[in-house]
Amino acid sequence: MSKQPTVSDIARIAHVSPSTVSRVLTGNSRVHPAKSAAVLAAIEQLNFRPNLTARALALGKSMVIGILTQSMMSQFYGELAQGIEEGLAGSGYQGVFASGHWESLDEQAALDILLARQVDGLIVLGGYHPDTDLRAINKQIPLIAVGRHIDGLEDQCIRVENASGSFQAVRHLIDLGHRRIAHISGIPSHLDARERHRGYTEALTSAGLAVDERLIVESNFTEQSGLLALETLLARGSHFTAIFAANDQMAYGIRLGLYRRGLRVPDDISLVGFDDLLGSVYTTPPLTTVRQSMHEQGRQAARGLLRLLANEPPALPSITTELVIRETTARVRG
Amino acid sequence: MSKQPTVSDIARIAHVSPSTVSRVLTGNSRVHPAKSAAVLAAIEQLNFRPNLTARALALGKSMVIGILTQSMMSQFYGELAQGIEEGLAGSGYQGVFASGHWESLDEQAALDILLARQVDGLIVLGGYHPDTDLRAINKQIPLIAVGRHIDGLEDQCIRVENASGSFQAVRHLIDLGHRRIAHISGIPSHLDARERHRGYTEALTSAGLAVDERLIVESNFTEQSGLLALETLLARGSHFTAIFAANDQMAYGIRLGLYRRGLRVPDDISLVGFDDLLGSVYTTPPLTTVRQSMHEQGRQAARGLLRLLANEPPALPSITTELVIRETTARVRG
DNA sequence: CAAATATATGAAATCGCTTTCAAAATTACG
DNA sequence: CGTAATTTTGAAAGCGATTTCATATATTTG
Repeated sequence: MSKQPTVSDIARIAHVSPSTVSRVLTGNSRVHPAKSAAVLAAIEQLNFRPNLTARALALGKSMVIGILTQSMMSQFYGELAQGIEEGLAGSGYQGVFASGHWESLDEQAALDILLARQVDGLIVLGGYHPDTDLRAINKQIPLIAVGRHIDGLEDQCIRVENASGSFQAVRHLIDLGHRRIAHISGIPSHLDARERHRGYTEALTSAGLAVDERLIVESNFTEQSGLLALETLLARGSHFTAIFAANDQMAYGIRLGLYRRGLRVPDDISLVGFDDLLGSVYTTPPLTTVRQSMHEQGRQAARGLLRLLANEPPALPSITTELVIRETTARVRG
Repeated sequence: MSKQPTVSDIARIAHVSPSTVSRVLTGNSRVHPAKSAAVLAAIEQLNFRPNLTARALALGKSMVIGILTQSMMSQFYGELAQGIEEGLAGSGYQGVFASGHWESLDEQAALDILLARQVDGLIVLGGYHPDTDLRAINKQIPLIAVGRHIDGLEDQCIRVENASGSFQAVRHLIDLGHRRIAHISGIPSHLDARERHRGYTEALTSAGLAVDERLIVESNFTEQSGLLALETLLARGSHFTAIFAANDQMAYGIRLGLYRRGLRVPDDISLVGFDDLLGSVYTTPPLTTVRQSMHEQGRQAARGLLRLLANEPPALPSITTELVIRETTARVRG
């Protein structure tokens, strides 16, 4: 349990001043090669590692960027996190996660901790935190939002082409001859959910099909809720041959519900999801879905934040969506 | 972009010294109610948040515990992370993740960053980092390992009853009349993989069944590898009626492979996994598997570390495993 | 009510690193 | 070879908290 060596320790060993040690550490200033070598040797010898906490205090920059997430558990956030990490790699910035668990209080607490730790930037993943607060925070430190919209900061929010994605998905079903297409939608307070819903109705109407409210069930993005929504749908007794779910997780739940009822996919019912989570390749059968790369969103969010930190415009690209046709959709039975 | 207020600022406003402000902040010392109130008012007024970086430096404690993980992406690590977070909740400690991506270099870099940030404790999730290093680190800061073994620090490693879990799984298959049971094993350098393999052979031999090496395929814990392993197995041409996979992810891959071949689960082939990931409830059909709660492991790791930090023995419980019978296993066809 | 004990407060040092500022050593140049 | 222009270096002052130590009140007590 011997104390960690400090700059002074290595300064003493290398017969230089702490200032010089710091100079070789940061490389901000020229220092005589001989002394530099001595310092490096001492660092090696004592296995010295500069205390980043102290450096952060001195510099007024922590070199950490805070990531306010809701859950570490879902695949969805996992892919996002991975993307952020990748986007940050090599920048010298480190990401620190704090979760809000979809609870206002926890979210506030998580945000407080992040701010108290003097993060240099913030990435907000979804959540309910009020726009006003986020705008205020943005005055202090740069901020990027993923999976949510913030009034007045639209160019700092990653935009996903949700509507066009679901339009394509539904269009695909229509092309396969489906006419009675159900939609299990997401939480309506969620912008993504509303946009996907819009894409669904637009695809129908543009094909001259009526939108039947009895084929639409509002749900909450979880597998469990997808299964429940299917039950609701079936209980209504309206006929349908395909289901478009607002995300993959709900599609998984729906898939299970159909299996339970003995309804075959895609023979009896076609199913389309949204997100293209990693697991969707391995469902039985593999899920047709709309890809919106979470990984890419994370990466772009990180890059955008890095630009903001360098006083450049965030220049966030719009995330495109793409229909990935796998095996849960088929031509409607004659 | 106005500067953040500091203790001095609120000291000035409250007409007290910085020392007093600090005292009300930490609550370590009595301070006159009136002044305390004034300080609190000033804090409120300026929306002051103490700088945790500065506090960490002064105290020599960062109140953060580092988590060295391999990937943020897989369900497996997600559940673990969630458990750790839960175990840490309310302790005042915050978890910071750094990923090694299953690459020695990255892992070393991640560890360096964590240590440089002066983490007060460390949780190591799997990985390849040499035991010697970890033992050295343990001299400086307390450490707990999950999903790996460290020679000489066995009571700081979470133990899972792998062998007994796979024994139960295979026993279950035997009870259903299966005699030709294949095993897709994990990376043999992985202790868990070896133990699960052992449980498999023990179950067979204890039932008087021979272990046929041609029914065993070594794989690497990913979905992809599971699918490949199944191909290998089928190519060998040995007959089998059930498969025991060393983890759920491989079971997913195997499930897909069977689907592709037109082999029905569980009618033609029974399938058992290991882990009981969240998603295993929603596979088609729901997967019979051995539960080893990752969430619980994370929680216990965090708790153990907290005890270590309080100079108590870690007292890590052994994680029990439990067979969860769902719908991928059935009596062998007569 | 004076003396003694307890309580509340501020000044100053400290944590480990960076950086400004000015002095010292080196190099350039007429 | 002397002086000016450069490059290196160290001393010292922060960064924003906490804490020790000593002083200034407040409370007891005989």
